[in-house]
Amino acid sequence: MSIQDRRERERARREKLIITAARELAEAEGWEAVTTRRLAERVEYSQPVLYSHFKGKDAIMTAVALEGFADLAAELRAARTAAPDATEALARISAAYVAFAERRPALYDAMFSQRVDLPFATPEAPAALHAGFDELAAAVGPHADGADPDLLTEAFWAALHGLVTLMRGGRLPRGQHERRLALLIACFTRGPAGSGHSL
Amino acid sequence: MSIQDRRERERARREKLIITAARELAEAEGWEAVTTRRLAERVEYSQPVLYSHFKGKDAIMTAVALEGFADLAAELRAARTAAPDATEALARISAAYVAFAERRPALYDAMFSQRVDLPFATPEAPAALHAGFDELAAAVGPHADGADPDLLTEAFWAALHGLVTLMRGGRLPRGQHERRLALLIACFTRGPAGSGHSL
DNA sequence: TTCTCGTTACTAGCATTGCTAGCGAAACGG
DNA sequence: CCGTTTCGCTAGCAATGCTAGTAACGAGAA
Repeated sequence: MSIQDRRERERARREKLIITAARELAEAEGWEAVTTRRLAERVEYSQPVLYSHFKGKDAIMTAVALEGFADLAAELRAARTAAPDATEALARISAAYVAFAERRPALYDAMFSQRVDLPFATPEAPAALHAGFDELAAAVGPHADGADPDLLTEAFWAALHGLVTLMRGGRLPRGQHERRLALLIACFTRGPAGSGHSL
Repeated sequence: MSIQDRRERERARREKLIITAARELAEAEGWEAVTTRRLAERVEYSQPVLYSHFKGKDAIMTAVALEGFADLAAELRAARTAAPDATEALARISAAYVAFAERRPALYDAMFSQRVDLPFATPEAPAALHAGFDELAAAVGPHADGADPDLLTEAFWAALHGLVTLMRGGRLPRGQHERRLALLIACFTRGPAGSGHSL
């Protein structure tokens, strides 16, 4: 069985190579530059090899997105756990989220702006997805103040996502970003139901 | 000059026809089904005619998006002006925004999820864009409570946008949408700086 | 009326895309 | 050492956005 094992190992290695190459190419020149031919050339295999690993180009992007969710979760965790208190935690995790999206726009696109068939809001969702959500939830939860923490996390996540995508598309002026983000956080840090904390 | 006039009129009419056909085709089958060939067939002209009106496919999508912004502004206005008070106005305009995006996903994509070269956050932005923003601002402003109203409007718009796009992409469970939206509004209706209104 | 000329829309084609069929070689099992 | 099976490649398909070159139409002059 050792031969089969080696083959599977090599195969897995090659699959990883494809995913990495796709991500790097996308981050360097955008997804529209990621064609199956260029990708194949980059991994030094022929085009059809890609299709023995992935069903199609979309599947490759999905795989890249999955890696991205893991990265994002890790960065969010680092930002959150480095904060001294709950208020600072929300501020830092928000900044980390925005920074991730700004620093790796192509990756963020694969994760969020792509019609990708991953189970998201279900228990079957990949672990990296849950990890990312849990990080946000851990930062948002302390400010829930009676409201449903998960629901509030979803709303906050959506707000961050909207901020990032609109800014990236030029729909929001970049200059005011810091103030806008602070304002958004201020809206959430007092909880949705009245007895507010102070700023 | 009347002949030239007629020609220009016919030309404008045809341009409108192209835009409408593109929108309808996109709304019926999605943008990936909108190819220049199918579009040309639909307007009963040959392919190159499209390029005598628009620089390329992207320009056609931009034109569709512009129409969309006008539509959205109108619907937002209707929702806002029908509300009895400021709190209700924000609730209704939010619902209208979400409803628009849900009812016309392809149009919404052209407006927001496309790399389109329109000036957005500048005075040169098309009137329809300003109109839409102004509607939101008129609904959000009364709840600013000391904060910069434009900035708060931008943040709220971003939140709505994030909610809509994440839900559409399956990233947020659809079942909780109403509660999530209400929660988001609750976060904004007390203004970002303390002396909160009641729910 | 007839000729000329500019406009206009079409036919045909290019390069590139994602994807697949079919072959040839290499490697494994006996 | 041979038969079989796996595997990756060459070549090609249909469809894409876009463009070059051409034929036809209509307006104005002779």
